Amino acid sequence: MGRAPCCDKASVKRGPWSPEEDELLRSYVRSHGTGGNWIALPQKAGLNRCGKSCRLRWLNYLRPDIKHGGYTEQEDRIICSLYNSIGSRWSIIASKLPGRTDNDVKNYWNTKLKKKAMTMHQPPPPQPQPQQQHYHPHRHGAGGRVLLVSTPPPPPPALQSQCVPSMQPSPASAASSAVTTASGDTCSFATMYPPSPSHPQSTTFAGYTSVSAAQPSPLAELIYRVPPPTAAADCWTSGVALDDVFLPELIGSGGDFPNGDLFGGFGQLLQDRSSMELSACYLLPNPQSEIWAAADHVKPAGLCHSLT
DNA sequence: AACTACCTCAACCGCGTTGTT
DNA sequence: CAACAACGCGGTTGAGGTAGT
Repeated sequence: MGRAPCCDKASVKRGPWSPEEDELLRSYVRSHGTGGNWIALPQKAGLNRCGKSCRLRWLNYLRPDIKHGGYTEQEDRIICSLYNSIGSRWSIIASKLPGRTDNDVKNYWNTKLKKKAMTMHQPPPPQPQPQQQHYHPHRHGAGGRVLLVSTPPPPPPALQSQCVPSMQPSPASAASSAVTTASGDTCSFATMYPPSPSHPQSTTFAGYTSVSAAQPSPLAELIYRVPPPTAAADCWTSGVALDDVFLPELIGSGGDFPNGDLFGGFGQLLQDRSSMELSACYLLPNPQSEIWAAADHVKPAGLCHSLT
């Protein structure tokens, strides 16, 4: 038994909005505001529409500061950076793009940006990796959770990914990237990336946390296989770091993570996210400002301590 | 010109969260 | 504290537009 509908769908108009309806809604909101009650608004405004529909129309289309289309490369980078880090939190991503709505960003990602990223990433032919085991499932616990413990493969030189070339594998960091919790959970980073040229103060991590499947997700694969830095493929190496667009709000006014709980602020934000497969950390010079975009019930001691 | 396939994006749907009583 | 109402969000759908044949 589902929830009761918010309005009588049989008696309200649905589908595309007419210019007259737009004008009714626009003029009503301009003169009265939304009144904090979208359900009551259509009746007051003389609209035969569901309140949710009015809200959506206003927020996604009629609001005066809305921009449509014409995404800049900078906006692309922000979307990619944030998507890589927090996944499909479109409202959060859109909040970093003035004039953009979550619906617009979501559509843009789904129809254009994702394809752009994927087409620039052609999976390499499978090659034996005798020195490294890239995906090493560990099964533990009663639930049979599978963890992917990864070490970075040598980056395929021919690959390009528009979203991730700023992420450069660092073998030195990968060696110590795995951590194990007291309960046996394992969390490891696939790669650690040096600072981008435009953001020398920031370092980027990307990696995996526990997932419930034996194979990495396509996006994890995309992030995982990263081209080495080359001048030709450097179009995204100036990718916007999260500390520019995101971190201040995440860490809030306090900004300090307690010692030994480096990801407290971000973990709280993401704690309800149960199926995120891909994780990314953006590290600042001050280790206390590290953030960890991950979830899925992994609590490696120290690093991912406060995620769930 | 006609048809088909593909793409875009506005709108809908349902669920989780938050606020109110 | 429970029940309810409304909001907000993310996933999905489908109509309309465009490109290709």
